[in-house]
Amino acid sequence: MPKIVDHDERRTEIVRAIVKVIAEAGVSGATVRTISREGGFSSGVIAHYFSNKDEMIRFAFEFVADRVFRRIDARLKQASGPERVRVILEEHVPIGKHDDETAVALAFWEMALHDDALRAQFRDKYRRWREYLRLEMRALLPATPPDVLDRRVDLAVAAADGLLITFAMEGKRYRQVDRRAILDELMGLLGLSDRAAEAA
Amino acid sequence: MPKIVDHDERRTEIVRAIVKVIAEAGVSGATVRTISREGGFSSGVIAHYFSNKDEMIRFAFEFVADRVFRRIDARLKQASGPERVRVILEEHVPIGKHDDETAVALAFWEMALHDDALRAQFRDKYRRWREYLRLEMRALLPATPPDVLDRRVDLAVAAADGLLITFAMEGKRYRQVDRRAILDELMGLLGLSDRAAEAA
DNA sequence: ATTTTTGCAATACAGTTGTTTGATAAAGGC
DNA sequence: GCCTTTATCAAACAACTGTATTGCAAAAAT
Repeated sequence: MPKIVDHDERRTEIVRAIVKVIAEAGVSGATVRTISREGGFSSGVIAHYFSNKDEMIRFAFEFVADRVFRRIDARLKQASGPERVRVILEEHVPIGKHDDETAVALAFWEMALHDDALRAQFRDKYRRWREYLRLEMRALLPATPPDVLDRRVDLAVAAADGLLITFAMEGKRYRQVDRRAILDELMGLLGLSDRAAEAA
Repeated sequence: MPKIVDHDERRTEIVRAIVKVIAEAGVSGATVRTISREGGFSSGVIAHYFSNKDEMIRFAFEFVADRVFRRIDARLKQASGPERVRVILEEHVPIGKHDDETAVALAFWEMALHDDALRAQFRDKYRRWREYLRLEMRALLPATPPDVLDRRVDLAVAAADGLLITFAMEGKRYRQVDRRAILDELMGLLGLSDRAAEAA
């Protein structure tokens, strides 16, 4: 398919291969060759659409992170009350769907810790995530002091990240119902359960 | 220093170099050469004390994880009440000390997700961690049903792991007092603060 | 004092890495 | 229909990887 090729489309196609490889073999197994083999194209294609591997990795992380927000935005349109917080958390923590993204998240964290550009990406995404959560939690907890609310937002984010790790490592031990129960417990402790919201 | 050499001692010396390199350059920057240069010895030493790099990495993770428990055990000897839970959480989350271990934790998670032996290590350590927490939390929350307590233990572990990530990525934004305040809030929500314990 | 043993350095080795280059072919524009 | 553009492949490149090998010197053992 030479000439007319949608570059963005092709890039996301490559990203799909990257995600799959990282999910299966980790970041150390994600080489130019394994990725291109997974995608069914030669290694030259990657060189054609990305200036180098770092840019490719950055694009992949950006894409996956944005995809999470796109899912959240879509589901938020028809959600209300505490359910809105649950949507924000559920789309980050793997409960049934998008398991392959957890491997990407772990790789993202490890690499971002040692790469300024990736860390900037991390901060951008997490700032947005916190804004989502603070907005919804403020609506459910109108009487909570701002600083306390901020800490609870931080804890919600931390708990979600931590549960992602737990479920990734001990997937067999935590079935879907268990995962939801833990998320329920979290929301209850944060004062975001239906009953808690009514009481407040 | 040929002949009489304490092998365990020498191995931990190598581990120190590994931790330093991982903390500074990440797992991708931790090669046999960078590690041996950091440690001030030749690459032959590594081959002499470990059968291969995988075993070396495994030993390093094991060592660091055990070091955390050793710190916890030491501090638990002179701690009582909710403070005991705080000790268990504080020695995992970086608050001032042992910052270099956070990079090791992130590397551990990413690698363990794709390596059976490392994942077994992870499960061992986390099982022990959960036992510590469950014991202390049971004492503070005697009336809590077992399944609820289990979920709260899971959430405590998850929150600690997540906060580790938060503080690693946004170290500048979270000062020591902020980190302690968030940990306080967590313990409060879990019903483990001094007041909550008295009320229960 | 001589002989082992062993900790360590240095180097060699084969395989893999990200990247570059040259060739090929397909689809525009004119 | 010709010419330019470009998407793709295949191969080659130098650099780096983990590991194996060789040599040597220092300390026990006898």
